[in-house]
Amino acid sequence: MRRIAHLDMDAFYASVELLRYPQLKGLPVVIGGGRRDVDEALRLAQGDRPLAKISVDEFPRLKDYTGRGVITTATYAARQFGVGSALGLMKAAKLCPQAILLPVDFAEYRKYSRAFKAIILDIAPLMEDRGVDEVYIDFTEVPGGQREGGRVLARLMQKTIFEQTGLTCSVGVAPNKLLAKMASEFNKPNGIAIVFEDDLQTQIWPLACRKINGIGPKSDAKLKSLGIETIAQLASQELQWLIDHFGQKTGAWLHDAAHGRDERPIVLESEPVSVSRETSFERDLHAVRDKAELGALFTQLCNKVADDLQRKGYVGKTIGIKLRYDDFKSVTRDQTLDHYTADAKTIRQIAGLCLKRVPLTQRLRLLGVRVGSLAKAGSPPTYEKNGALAPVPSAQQATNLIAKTSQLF
DNA sequence: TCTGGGGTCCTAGGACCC
DNA sequence: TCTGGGGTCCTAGGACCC
Repeated sequence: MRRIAHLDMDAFYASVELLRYPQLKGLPVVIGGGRRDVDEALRLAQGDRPLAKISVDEFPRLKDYTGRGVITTATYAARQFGVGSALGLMKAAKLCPQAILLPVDFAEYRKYSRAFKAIILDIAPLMEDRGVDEVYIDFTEVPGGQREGGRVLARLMQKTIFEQTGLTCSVGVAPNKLLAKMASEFNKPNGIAIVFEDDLQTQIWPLACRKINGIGPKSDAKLKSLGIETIAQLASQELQWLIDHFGQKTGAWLHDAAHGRDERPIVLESEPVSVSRETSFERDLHAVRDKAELGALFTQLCNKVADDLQRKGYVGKTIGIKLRYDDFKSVTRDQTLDHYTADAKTIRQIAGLCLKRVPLTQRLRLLGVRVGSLAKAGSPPTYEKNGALAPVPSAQQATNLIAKTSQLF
């Protein structure tokens, strides 16, 4: 019997921060995105003391900051006040002004991410990475993976992860990814939920459609407008009716999902499709009045993307930009080259051309640069029908190759 | 005082080729 | 000369997820 687990770390970033600052345990803490001022305030508060010596009163508080930013994660104590992921910091400050505000530290979270995944791989080899704090695991063939529907193995993973990292997680085990993902939410935090095919009507159907991974705010609103709130109501609709309202593909998927059907395999490895960098400005910028500032930021973004590509060993040939106006409307432009690149200057030049194709009278709040259509750097050069050499492995290798080819003539 | 940053996948129209 | 269908690539936008 196929048994798939979904394992989800509990309040991951916040929990990692609590390991560093145990004095904050039980207090409302929020982690806010990319704010230098918060970073700086915390560094000042710390000085050279051991982290555990900082008194609770010295930490930055939500109420002391104004400006942009959203909450990335909040501790369970903070969630009691109604603050959580994606909420604007200013709105959160109204709900819970005394909450402690910490800056995000991705490097630290990645360390713990690698650690818990290594522990899982040690126990079960078939794992799909779904980001820093989530994985799917195939229990089917793992020794003991079928015992109590997967509960025994899930408990072993929870226990080992907690012993070795101090972090808790929640696990759902079910016949497929769709149901496992829903199940992992049933007993959060530090919970386990086991779902069998026969539990569909009792455990899944009463849930709101929004609980299905893949039904977001838009689809949910559309379903509601059609009078469908629960998964049971969704399941009672005819396939053809769903196709008529949502299209062939989505309609069929909704029908399957409502009946708990999902054949997607566990994906062990995948190649990246694109690499991008973007930034929201501290204040809205104007293309003409703030030209110098904008230009410098633009170049920085291109440099970062080029650096990311080179570090990860990829080249790409579709270069694009994204910008967001002060009214939050976004536009994108991109251009595909006849060769692959990871060169900052090339990216900057093409991205610059993209920028010229977009209206720039309105103020901007965000600028981004993206490189897509990726290939592994150094993969064997292949000739495409237009005769261009692609992928070009690297600037240096390309130069060598051209030199070698010219000698032939 | 609204709304981060990094991704994936899908759709849809047009160009172009066979 | 007209009709046409399929396939792929490019581009823009949007939904969704972590």
